[in-house]
Amino acid sequence: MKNDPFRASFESLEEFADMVSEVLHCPITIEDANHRLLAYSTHDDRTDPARIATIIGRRVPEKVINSLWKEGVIPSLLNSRDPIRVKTVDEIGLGNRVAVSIWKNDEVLGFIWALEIEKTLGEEEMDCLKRAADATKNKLIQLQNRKNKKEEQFQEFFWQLLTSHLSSNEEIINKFHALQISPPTLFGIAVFQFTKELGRDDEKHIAYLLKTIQLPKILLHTIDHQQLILFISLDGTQQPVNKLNAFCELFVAKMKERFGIESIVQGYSSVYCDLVKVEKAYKEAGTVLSIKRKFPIEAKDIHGYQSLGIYKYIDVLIEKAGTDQNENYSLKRLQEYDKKNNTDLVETLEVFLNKDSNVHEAACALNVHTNTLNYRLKRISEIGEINLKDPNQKITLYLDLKLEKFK
Amino acid sequence: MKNDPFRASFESLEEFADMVSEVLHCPITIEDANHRLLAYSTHDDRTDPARIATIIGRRVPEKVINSLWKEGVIPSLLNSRDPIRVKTVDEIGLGNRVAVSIWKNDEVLGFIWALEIEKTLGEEEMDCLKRAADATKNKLIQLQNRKNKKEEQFQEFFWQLLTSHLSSNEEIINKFHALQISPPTLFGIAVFQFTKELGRDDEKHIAYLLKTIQLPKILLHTIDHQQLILFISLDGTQQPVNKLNAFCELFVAKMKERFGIESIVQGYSSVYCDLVKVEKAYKEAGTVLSIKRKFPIEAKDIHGYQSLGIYKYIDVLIEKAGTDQNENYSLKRLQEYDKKNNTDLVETLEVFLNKDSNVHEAACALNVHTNTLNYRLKRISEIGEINLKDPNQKITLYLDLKLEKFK
DNA sequence: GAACGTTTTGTGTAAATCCACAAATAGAAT
DNA sequence: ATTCTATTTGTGGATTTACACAAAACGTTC
Repeated sequence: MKNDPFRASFESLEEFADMVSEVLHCPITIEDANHRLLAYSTHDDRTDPARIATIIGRRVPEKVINSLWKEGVIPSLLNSRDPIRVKTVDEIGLGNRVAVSIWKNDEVLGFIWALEIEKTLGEEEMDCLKRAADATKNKLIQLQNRKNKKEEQFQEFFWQLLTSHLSSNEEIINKFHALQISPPTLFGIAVFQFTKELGRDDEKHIAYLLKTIQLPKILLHTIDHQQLILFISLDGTQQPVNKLNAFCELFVAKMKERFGIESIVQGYSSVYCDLVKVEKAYKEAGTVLSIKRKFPIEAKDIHGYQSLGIYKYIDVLIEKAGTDQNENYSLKRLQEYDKKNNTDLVETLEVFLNKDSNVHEAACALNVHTNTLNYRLKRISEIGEINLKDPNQKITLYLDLKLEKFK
Repeated sequence: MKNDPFRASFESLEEFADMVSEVLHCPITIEDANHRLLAYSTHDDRTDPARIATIIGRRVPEKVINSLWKEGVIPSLLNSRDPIRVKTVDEIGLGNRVAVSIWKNDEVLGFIWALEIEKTLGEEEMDCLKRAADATKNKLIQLQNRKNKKEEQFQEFFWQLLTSHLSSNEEIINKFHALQISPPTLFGIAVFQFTKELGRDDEKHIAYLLKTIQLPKILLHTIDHQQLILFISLDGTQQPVNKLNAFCELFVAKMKERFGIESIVQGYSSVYCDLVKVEKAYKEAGTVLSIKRKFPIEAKDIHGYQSLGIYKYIDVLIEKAGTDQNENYSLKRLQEYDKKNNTDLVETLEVFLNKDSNVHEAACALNVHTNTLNYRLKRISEIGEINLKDPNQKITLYLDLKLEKFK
């Protein structure tokens, strides 16, 4: 075995990257397990767009990560200690390169990338890269320790926010600065409910995903039994609520796609500026989850506290309806008619209302001709003595229909 | 003065009617103050459709009464003790005739009608008719006294119903029969709130109107301070609620038109079969009135408990919204935008929702082009992050808009 | 099986909606 | 005054609605 150039100690990861670059005659990039840039070689100025974007953004761009997952590159790196060759993917500006993962026992700490510009690495050089990966291990462990300590501080701070332990806005902002996070001017809290207690592996998966999804920015996150709680900055977003919603759906989709974790129930709060309202926001997300538990079908596609809509009021409505015990006359009449004549007027009405009074859509949903639906609606308004152009009446019917389901 | 044939005493009003008929050589009809048939001559079989209908129905048909009011005939009869000539009104089958009112002091007790078929009454015969009217006075006073006693029994029974003094359905039905009213299988309670304490004159006006409006049937009525309370039978009506509503509006319109009594606030209950529920119905009508007091503009056109719609729930909603103190994010954003840019997005949204999402109507109401409204709606959904096709979101906005008005 | 009422589907038309695009207007910032 | 942006209004065209009327299908009753 020839002399190993990486045995020598080195001051910084940058220095080490340059050294590897010189030995292999190609640009080198070192990332942590979450694809954040740790170091890159500078002596060689040949590069490709993906690498430039990585260096500029201090992280691998999300679309590049997505592509590498789809191509199976990252799964392979997570499974094998040997270098892997990645072929050019033009759409994302990724040139030919070789990658190797950095291991500590059974855990991947990071990756080394070597760009194959103008030359291709031979077997010996691949082996050399593998040894380089081994040599960075200790350095990465140190980094991780430092990060873990910081992570603990984050955790503590987040729980202080969630329990309103910090009462003044100023105090909170100072703490943010102390942790070197710029405090958001607009934020939301999201909670994801898993089907089982979250273990160390899940935590890593989650952390990985949160780090690689680049927008919106997850400033803080923590895990509480079966729940993942996120503190999300929405600064600079045009439509914060929509953004938040899109993120939550994306997160759930990726968890399933990448790690096969299913049945995650999601809920997120209103959007706030006032940092004192973190606890309120946290409770709102909890409310969403609890309503989803009660009304799994109806609230299936509702994730945000904003969009809870009438369900926000449903408990008091149920209570009120219970004490007054007044049935809706129109519904009663329709139900009687349905029973007597074997028709589906009540169901028709409900679908029609669910579809926002759109005859076309409702007819499709019911698998009937639009004229049929129109005929039924005419009958409904006759029998139930309903004016289907009066929003107040329609809303009442909508509410009473929903209420009836949960009696 | 020549000998007065009406001085002689007579057994019954029928006998008297025949006598007058023979003297004047024309058919005679005698009515009470509420246009109920008291007697009619039978010796002369010439007649007209209006008279036939009156005799068949034991009362003057409603449309004939309406016509006589419009023509000013009834007002004149109520003002003057002299006979009045009425010209043919073909549409309602009314031939030429002469009428005179029957007086006791300053009060009209009834009317005598003489049909002018093939002949016209001369001055002397007109005078004769006037004397005939005077001669019926005592007979009518007796009738009235008997009726007053019955009226008192009705009053007592009605209040027993209103206060749930009678607890079993059977007991109530027996009482109905005892008072010679056939118990309704479907009924409602209506309450009319006047602006002042109701005096004897008002009572008479009301009684008159109730007796002359023929459908639906007012089985019982009573007056309580500023309120008129009605027990209305809805038997045999296809659309009881709509019928009830139409009646209430008609009553208020007629009170204004005929007696100049304005600002009546109306409220009516749900429709019930169970006679034990009269008190509940009475309370419902009261609830409508109290909500109209709180929301005079919004609930202006709502009279029925059924159609209260969301206002039925508004108190608990206000309470809930108060304790939670969560503003609607979308509305907040829109309000901010309105303030900043001097626009009317919130108002636009409200009108749009009030008009049941009908672009055309809403645009008219706002006095803008439909395209303008469409543009605004697009902006509204962008700025408020609202999906205007989601009924749940729209309902929430509607509710929150209404709630905001009463904070 | 004939007669009946109710429901469903098809046809046609005037009106309304949705959309994109262009022009005119108004207000604010520079 | 000019530029810029947001708003309002106009035009046109494909789609959808509302409504009326006719024909077909279905279930019930006799």
